[in-house]
Amino acid sequence: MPELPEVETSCRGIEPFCVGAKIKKVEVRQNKLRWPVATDIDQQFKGKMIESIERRGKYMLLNVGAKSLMIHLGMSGSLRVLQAPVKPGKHDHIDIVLDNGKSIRYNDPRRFGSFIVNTEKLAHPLLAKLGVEPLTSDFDTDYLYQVCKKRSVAIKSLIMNSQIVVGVGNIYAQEALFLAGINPKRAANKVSKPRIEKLVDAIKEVLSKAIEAGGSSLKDFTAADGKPGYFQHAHQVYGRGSELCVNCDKALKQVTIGQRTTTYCTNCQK
DNA sequence: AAAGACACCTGGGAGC
DNA sequence: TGCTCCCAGGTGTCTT
Repeated sequence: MPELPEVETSCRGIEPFCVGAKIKKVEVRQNKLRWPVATDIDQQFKGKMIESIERRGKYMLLNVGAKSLMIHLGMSGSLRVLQAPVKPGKHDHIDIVLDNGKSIRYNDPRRFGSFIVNTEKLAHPLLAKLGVEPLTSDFDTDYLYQVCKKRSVAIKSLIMNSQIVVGVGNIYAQEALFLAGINPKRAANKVSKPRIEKLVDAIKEVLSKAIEAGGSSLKDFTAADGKPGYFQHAHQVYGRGSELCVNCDKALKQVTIGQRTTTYCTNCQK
């Protein structure tokens, strides 16, 4: 499940192979993604050089002149680098064929991802409303505390709100709250400033550690078989609903917050 | 304005 | 074995 670390890892994984290369064609086998892929996407990008790759939230931007190819991996999407043509498998929906003989292949079983022709770069409507990047200095205690003061939603929902801070999905939200010792159901405006500081630190720590670990799997982007080996995090709470807390040995509790399964420790998280 | 519900889609596991 | 049911996940959009 791609969250910010996986998207960042994907950017770094494909970058050495495609920046500076020209796009020979964009081959679309399945255009029904989150939004239909533009029918003229090939014409729009054919013959253009990929100048750079950047990430904004969980969106990847392959910059090509005045526009960019904006990719979102949704919940099940992945990119890999093909060193030479390989017969597409079941959910290999799109290939970006490059003039250096390599291809970037997009696979997405659940088709919640997107391939969008973006002519506005960072001003694109899907990007314009996004909140701060969690790994920059813009995301600090004062920023988050000011936002939380005005909100009564569960703190977990708040940190997963991409209009406030991008890139924190269901997995890392749970891990960060566990690390910070905060009950995910607690109203945002009932979390003290010192504890917000802990949470900011925890989010940065959880995300950067995952990116660091993801770096070690970059070689997988060109593995002959399979997809990028996304960081298999040793999760402390996520997906451990029926297990015991790694800190205190008490049973973890599983609840639903904002229609998302959430696991936490009632003893360690207040 | 904020919060909550819902939609999109498929594979995998549970239960019958 | 094979069917049905339910769930996971991100996020834009609609409803309250």
